[in-house]
Amino acid sequence: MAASTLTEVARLAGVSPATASRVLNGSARTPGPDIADRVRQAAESLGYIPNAQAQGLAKSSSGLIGLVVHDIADPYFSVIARGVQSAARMQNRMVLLATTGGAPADEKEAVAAFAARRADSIVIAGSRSSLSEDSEGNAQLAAELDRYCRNGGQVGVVGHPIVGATATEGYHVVAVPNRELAGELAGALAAIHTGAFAIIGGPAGLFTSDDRILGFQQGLAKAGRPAADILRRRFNREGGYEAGLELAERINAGGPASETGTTAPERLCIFAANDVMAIGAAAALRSEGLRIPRDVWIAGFDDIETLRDFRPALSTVRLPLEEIGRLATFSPGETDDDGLARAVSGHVTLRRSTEPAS
Amino acid sequence: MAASTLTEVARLAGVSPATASRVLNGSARTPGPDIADRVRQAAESLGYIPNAQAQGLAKSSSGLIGLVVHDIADPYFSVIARGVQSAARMQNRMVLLATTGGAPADEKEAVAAFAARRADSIVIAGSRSSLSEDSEGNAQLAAELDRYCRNGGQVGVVGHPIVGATATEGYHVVAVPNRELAGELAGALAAIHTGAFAIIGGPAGLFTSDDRILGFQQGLAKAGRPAADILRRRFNREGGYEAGLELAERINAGGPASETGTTAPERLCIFAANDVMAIGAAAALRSEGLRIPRDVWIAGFDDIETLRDFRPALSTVRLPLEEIGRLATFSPGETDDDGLARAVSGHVTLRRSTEPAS
DNA sequence: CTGTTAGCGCATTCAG
DNA sequence: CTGAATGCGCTAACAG
Repeated sequence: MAASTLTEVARLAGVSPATASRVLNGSARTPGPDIADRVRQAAESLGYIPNAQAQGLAKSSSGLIGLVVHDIADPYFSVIARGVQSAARMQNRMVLLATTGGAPADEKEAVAAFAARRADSIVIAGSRSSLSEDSEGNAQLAAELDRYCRNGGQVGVVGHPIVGATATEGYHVVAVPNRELAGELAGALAAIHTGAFAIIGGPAGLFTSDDRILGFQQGLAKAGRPAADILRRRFNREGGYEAGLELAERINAGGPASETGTTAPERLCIFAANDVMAIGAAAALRSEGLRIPRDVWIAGFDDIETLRDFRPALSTVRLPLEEIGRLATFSPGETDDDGLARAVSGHVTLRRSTEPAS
Repeated sequence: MAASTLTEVARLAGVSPATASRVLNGSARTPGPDIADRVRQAAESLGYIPNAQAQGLAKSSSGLIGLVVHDIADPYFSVIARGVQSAARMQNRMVLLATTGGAPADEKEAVAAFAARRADSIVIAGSRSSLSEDSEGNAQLAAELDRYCRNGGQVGVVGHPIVGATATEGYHVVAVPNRELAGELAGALAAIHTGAFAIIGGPAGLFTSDDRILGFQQGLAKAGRPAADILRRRFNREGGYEAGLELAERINAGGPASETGTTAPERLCIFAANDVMAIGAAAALRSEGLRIPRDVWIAGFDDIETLRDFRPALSTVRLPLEEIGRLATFSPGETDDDGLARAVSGHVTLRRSTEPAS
């Protein structure tokens, strides 16, 4: 008892399949008003649902948008996904989801799967890495994307270009000024903090993390401050927690370094390369008896909305994540140059976690 | 320059399309090892990617799983989505995402779209409502699902059956014992709290919310306590915030009700029907100068992982959300009776936000 | 074991 | 304005 087909509808309405097709789907203009009604009624009574696969085959276009994320349950990605979803809805298309955990090899798989399904555009939200162990995967990913674009696909990458991607047509990057914003944040903090800084980030080679770390260091340098120590852990809550434990130990041992000699230990200001790590670090610091902002400061990046009620409120950089998702969603016909390349900006947001008072 | 086809591969390898199909896709056994290699090389050199639409058309099955949620950025849904995604991966299929905001009419649309794409199973994660304004939408949704199941589709519904769904074959419900667990939570709280209770929940008619509220009241009754006041707002952070403001006002005005006469106001214990509302309420309470747990207690439901580092740690009921997502993902062949109907359980988790000490 | 034939359901040329 | 034919790319019965 399979779903009914266009042909059945046509037969019931006493017309040809072609005519039925014309009235039921967006052809130039619906044929004879009398006939049209008969067809529509037939469709209704049979509970006809067009077979999108067949339509896609015939038109070679699927109405699908592929979305690649590391982890859909990570609030960073889930908010971007909401943006993509909303863009998809406006274009009435549907989104296909793939999660990869960040491995380029898996991302290549995902892109291939999207290509197989003839998705007419792909959004890649996960940040790329330049680790040597990933270079082969990156190359394959780039090749796959290249081919996809050459076959007419649209690709929107969030944040950082794919390493080695050469496609021009249909390949777009939504630039996120991670470095600049991290620099601004560093400047803002340096203006109200006299002590040392430390940085918590993801593994070396993760672009998003590296950009933010670099930007922060540059901001520090511009403010005449020495470079901060960097702790690299996994780019998630657990990584933040581990780094937090380590820093707590250092602090409790009496200051960030012994270089300060016998001076009273200064309060440390920690910059975590994303909010989720910051929250993890904060949990670790507290578990070691340190209080924020009294004993230690901490700032994050992203301004994840789910975390806004966190206490003390987290200083961070607000990023328009949902907008980013929307902007990365290109529709088939688009030619990038609707103005300049699509870029977004963010906003340094200082809150309680880095507050001078007490 | 469209992607190359099976026919082209076959021609390049000097074989028939059928043979090429056999070696490249999972037929019984790959033909002659010599031939097989030639085909594989041809495919490789052409960068052949099978057209899933065509495959689907021919096999009438798509390898697609449809997932319906209210909002993919809500942590409750995004964790369920992760579970669905992981199940999909194991069965190597892909997930199609639809967000509906909870409107039954939109959910019906989503199901129809999935049916059009010939998704071989659908997971509906959003909670259903019995509001009269939704009854027509519910009926349509039920009808749509019915038809989908009759055509061989598998449906997994999280939490509460679809109102009016009659399909038996292929229609499954992953039961979540909301009422029982809320009752347990009430009991656990009643054992350590002597004051009044209040409940914050979603709009009347939202099953998940209603079940939890009812369960909590029953638990209270069983413990010999009077029924709690109920505040109904939107089932999200904002709704929680509004309710929190209202309760703060009552508390600051001197006790939950004037019935207590001139007795010193007792500390109120608030139960929010989900964690996200609880967090919103907590923010509101604090903004009105109340401290948790000193001045007021609060408990939630779900144990959202992103919120675990919230302070004070939130008492709640842990639900295995990712597992729920996995369990709701039925593959085409399945017959529900792999043991009993799939059910999950949760775990009352008391934390700092309802701690007696001080 | 391989090649040939015939659809899967639909959109879209072409005639009428 | 409508109907008849053709093909989208692939798989699955058949034949050879």
